[in-house]
Amino acid sequence: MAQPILEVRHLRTLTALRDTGSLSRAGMLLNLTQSALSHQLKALEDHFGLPLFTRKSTPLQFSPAGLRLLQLADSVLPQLASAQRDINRLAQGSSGSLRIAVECHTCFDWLMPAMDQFRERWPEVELDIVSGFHPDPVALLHQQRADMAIVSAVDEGEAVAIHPLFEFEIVALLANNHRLCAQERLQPSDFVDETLISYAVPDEMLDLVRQLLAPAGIRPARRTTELTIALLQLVASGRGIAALPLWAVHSYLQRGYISARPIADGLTGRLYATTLEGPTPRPYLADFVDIIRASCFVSLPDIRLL
Amino acid sequence: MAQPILEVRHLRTLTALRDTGSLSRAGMLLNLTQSALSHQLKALEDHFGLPLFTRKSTPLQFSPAGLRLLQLADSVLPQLASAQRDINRLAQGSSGSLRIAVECHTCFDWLMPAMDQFRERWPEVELDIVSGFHPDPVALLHQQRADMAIVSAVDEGEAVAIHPLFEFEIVALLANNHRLCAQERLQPSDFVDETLISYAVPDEMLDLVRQLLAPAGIRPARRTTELTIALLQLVASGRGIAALPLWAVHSYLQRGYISARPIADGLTGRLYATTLEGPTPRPYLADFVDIIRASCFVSLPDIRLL
DNA sequence: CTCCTTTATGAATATCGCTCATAGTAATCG
DNA sequence: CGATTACTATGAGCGATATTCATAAAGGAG
Repeated sequence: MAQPILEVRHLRTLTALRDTGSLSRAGMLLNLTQSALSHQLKALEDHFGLPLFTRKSTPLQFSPAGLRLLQLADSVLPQLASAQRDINRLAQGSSGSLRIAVECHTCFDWLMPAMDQFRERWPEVELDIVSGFHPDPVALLHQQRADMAIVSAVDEGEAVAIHPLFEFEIVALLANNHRLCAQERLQPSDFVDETLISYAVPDEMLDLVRQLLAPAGIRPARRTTELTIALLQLVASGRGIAALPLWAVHSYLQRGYISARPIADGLTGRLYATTLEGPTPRPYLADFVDIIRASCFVSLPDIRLL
Repeated sequence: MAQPILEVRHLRTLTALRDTGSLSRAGMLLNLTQSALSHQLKALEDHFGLPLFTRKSTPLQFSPAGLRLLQLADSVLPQLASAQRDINRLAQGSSGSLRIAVECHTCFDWLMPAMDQFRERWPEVELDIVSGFHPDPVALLHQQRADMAIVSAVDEGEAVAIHPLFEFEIVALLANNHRLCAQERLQPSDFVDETLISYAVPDEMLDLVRQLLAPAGIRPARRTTELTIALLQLVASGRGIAALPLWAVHSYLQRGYISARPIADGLTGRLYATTLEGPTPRPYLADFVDIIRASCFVSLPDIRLL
């Protein structure tokens, strides 16, 4: 009643605004432009005749009215989601399974929190990580051994649905006293006489090799390990160079444990979730993609949603 | 999350559907066409892949999924309304007053329940009925002695905002053994030798006189009283004819206390709420109009919303 | 069976939310 | 202090889609 201006979309915008701290970042989270949100909020403020938050200063400050609406959103949005899931359950009577195949080792950092959120929302869905190492996670989809594969590159023509997640910068990691630290950035040729420290995966699954070194015909020595912390220790002790996503090593860099340099004019890694495109598009799969995107965007520094 | 198909509008539709028992009546309540609701619900059902209610049979039956959504609506819509009102209060810091001037005596029947609902929602607004008899309630608006006037006709050119409420049939009321009961319907000429029993208001405020008798130059004897029940007693004891809204005497007719006949080819009364069109359109005024329309539509038989 | 009320459906319309392009505004830095 | 960068505001135009209109179909009541 009393003029039905308020819509679900407004509530979503407000929570995104709180989570991200700015209109433009909130827009990325919602897959909308900054302009859309600006218009949207202006309409609300015009309608109520008072400001919902103050734009100047990051993170922005909510006004009492804004806080009241946030409180509403925090109460309403979960109820809405919960009702939607109940209906979906009624519809396809079912539980189901979400077995996740991962190609990139660092992914566990963000996958765990996302899985926790998912478990809360879809308790009846059997949730698992397909264990062991798999050179081709997408193959697991077709073999019905996984329901979702997280990959960093997708072949055209694979008969799967692709859900882009996010992209990020991959940086070279050096010991603080490494001679290459003198350079502002590293070029492919700098890797010639170095040892490349990485996870135990085939060459072509490393973005650095696939995107830069292989095209340049450079094949540095490789040394592998399974744990991120072990990998960083090798780097710190001068055994070689590693290349990892910036977000994966952000905390180590801040503490000065090792040093980072951009590679070429910026090496960009991307991540995608892939699923079989079945006749019954199980709603919890799409939901999990949303959860990943949202939770990564707020917790991983410097990533850009795709 | 999980496809944001569900909107506030859908929840409103569902509650209206429950309150009215049919798509077409729900449409009237929401100021939408039956077609709109049909499309809207079909979209929902298509999306979820299951029916929300069964159309055959009145009143319609909700499915489990429909009931789940109704439960959601019952939880969410009040929260939404409450938040809106909180914001409005923050905006105009204020309480305010709603003094209602009434021209038509029968209006008290539905005004009281509507006022009760209003009091619950806007506890800080001072709510009153302007007491005493007022030949021109609209004048009270301009004199700042009332905030809303309920009238059955509005002069063009009055500088007030007009909020149409509903329309209804006015019927002639006769003693069960009255000679005119023999007729299927009453014509203006039938009133010539009769006594017209009514509330103590000027001729021109009675729809019967204004719309039919005065144009025909007929001025029957008048007898007045203040209470509806007293008026009906006079009719039942053969002292004359009355003309009242069908909804006002519905229960008496069902019990056979008196008889009713249509007048001419249907005498239609209409009711409007009028307010001053101020620079600050106080939101609780519009809300009260909504409350009136909704509560009357579900509680008064045979009325049509305007 | 017929009348009357209700619902369904497809096409046309109108609304309105979003994007695009661009300007304005702070804060940061050499 | 001008330059740069990041964020927000704004108006025009587009596109999606909710709604209406016109009409058919389907029950229920008498």
